[in-house]
Amino acid sequence: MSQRSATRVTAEAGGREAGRPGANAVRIARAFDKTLPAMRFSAARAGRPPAIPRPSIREPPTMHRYRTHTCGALSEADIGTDVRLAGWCNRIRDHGGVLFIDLRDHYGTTQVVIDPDSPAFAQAEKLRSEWVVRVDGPVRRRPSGTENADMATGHIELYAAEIEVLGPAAELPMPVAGEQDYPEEIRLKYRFLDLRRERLHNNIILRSRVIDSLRTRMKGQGFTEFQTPILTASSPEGARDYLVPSRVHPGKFYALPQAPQQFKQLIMVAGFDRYFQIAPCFRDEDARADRSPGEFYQLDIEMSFVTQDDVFDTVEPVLRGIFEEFGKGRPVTQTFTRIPYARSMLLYGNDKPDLRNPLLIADVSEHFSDEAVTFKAFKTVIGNGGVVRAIPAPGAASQPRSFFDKLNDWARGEGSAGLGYVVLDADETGAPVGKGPIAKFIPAEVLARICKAAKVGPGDAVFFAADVEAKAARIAGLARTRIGRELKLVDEDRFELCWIVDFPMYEWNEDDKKVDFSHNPFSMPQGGLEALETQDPLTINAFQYDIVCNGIELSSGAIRNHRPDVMRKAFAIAGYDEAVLEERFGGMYRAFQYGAPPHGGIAPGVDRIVMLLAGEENLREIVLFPMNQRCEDLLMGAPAPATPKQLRELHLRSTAAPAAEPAPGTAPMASPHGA
RNA sequence: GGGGGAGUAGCUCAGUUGGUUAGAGCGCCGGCCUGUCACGCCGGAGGUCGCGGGUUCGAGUCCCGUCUCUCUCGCCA
Repeated sequence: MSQRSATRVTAEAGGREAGRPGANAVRIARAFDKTLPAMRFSAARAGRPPAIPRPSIREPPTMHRYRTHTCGALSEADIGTDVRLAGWCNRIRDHGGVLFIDLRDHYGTTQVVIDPDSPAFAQAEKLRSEWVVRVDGPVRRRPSGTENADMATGHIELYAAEIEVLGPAAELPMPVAGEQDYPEEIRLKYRFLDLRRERLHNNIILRSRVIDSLRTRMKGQGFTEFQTPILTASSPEGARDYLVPSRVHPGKFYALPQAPQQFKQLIMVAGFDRYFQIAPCFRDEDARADRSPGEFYQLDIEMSFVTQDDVFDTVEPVLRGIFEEFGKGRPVTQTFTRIPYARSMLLYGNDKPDLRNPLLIADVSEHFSDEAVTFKAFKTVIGNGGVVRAIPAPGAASQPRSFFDKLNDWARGEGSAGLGYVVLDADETGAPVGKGPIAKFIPAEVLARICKAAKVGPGDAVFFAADVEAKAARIAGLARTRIGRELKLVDEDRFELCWIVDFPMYEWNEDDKKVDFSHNPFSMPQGGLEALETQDPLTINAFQYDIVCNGIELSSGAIRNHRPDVMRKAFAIAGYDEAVLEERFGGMYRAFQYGAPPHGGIAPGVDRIVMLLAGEENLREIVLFPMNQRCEDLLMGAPAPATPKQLRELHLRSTAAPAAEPAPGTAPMASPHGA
């Protein structure tokens, strides 16, 4: 399609929009919206002083069809005026003679009161939870002693003179008012009800404000937001792709982008200098609590003519600012620590350390190799090339035996041989004395050195994980997390951010017996071409970095390899020749031959940032319309079978067995499209 | 694909060594109630105990299979 005809189609679409019935009402509503302050839902209960909107029109000459104020807007200043509210019946309290309705909308809640003198009384008695109504009447001061200090509008109430039902509601599968938990299946199927509930509603608003703030902060640093294609080419590396069959090209497929990685690098080659995007990413991988199935969003960033430090200096204030702005006063790391990957694996047992946990793992292999130590189990491990890692447990000497047994059982469940441990007491000189199953194998002099390495002393305990390095580090890391939590050493109410730097460029692939890229093949190796030509590949680090907050990996990034010659060498080391480079990354590889600037970037996960800020443990709590763990949209009924006609047009035939009848209660609701 | 947990009323849950008619709270329906704000009081309807099979005189309960939800490992450049 030509540029010109595309423009014309868009213009026509706009024309239809404007001429459509109801467009006038939309315009009126929009005009009215301008009188509504952008106010958070139930700001008072969210811990902030409520901003009471002051409508500019006190007594409109003609009343708006639906409302003159929002349900969070009225205050004592409005007493005596006639107003019109519209909203949902949140709670109804029927006292026979007098009846109260908490009328709720996005902005707040206002108590409506009706008594038998009102012409609306009969109508009011018919109302039920979640009916949408319009209520007219005078604003009254609540009788003395009946004010509600917990409500922003608690000093006034609306006396209902007239009630119009705008949208009746059937009996609810789950109530909106109240805090009770409901099963995921119901919550997802009736997401529109769940989203009315205060907590989720607030989370979604938080998400929107976080994204707004991210945009403002990025633009403030001179970045420009660009859109990149959704229908694109499959990327050979990384996760499984979502494929979209082409109608025009039989047997060919588009892929949804796992990230706009190659596009953002092409944008740098195109000379735009500073790119960002709140970018949708699609990966066909199984879900986790902190990993949405199918799709998620990244704050995708790329910059030209930068070093690693420049990227850090750019991203740090954005993330620190976001956590400070929305963190409800919780302290935020001011200068992000930079921890080399190898050091992180040693001290924290993983590459995403939770720095709120003060415990540090220590390598004590040399002390257990000491001739004076007679503990054969660890000596055998070390003899076979393994290591022993010590995890301190400060103050744990007073813990009951079950504390140690439980940790040991848990470690066995994690696939380790178990955790050795020593409980530390003091002799008369104050020197540490070991107790516990393996203490008798460790002479006092060696124990003193171990205590020094693990930074423990009398009154503490120390656990040991012995295995090949990777496994010992992993178990030690998990034990560190567990011990920190059980001994209540972790200060939950803070945001601890750090950079993990110096990731290895390559790793040994044991299955294929070859050297592989360990992260991103586009990353620049530290030392450049010279390092690739002279060093053992497994000792080369990349300009590859992660940012971690409270033990959650927020983002990966890198300074890119923009030199075709370096790229050819880097790929050759991993066993790929130039043809592979051409075939898999052709667009980008070609671009780099025509003057590519040095560039680098990063892509913090928006969903995870919002999750941390909202204090939620699950991404479904901060996404408007999430899918369940099996990647189904229970509200819209996706995925769904295609019609034979659709499949024919796409040149597809399914090999799947015909779908069984859906189980009772799981069938999607009738499609609204016919309405 | 593997492992753990769960599945009893619309919802949250209880249900004893296998034993009479499977209960409670919330919600729903009806009645009473003029100042509540989780209003209160009285009454009522509502159940294939996820599904299938087995053991037993008798199964919500024990066994086997299966489905679903959830957490997790694999996977996630």
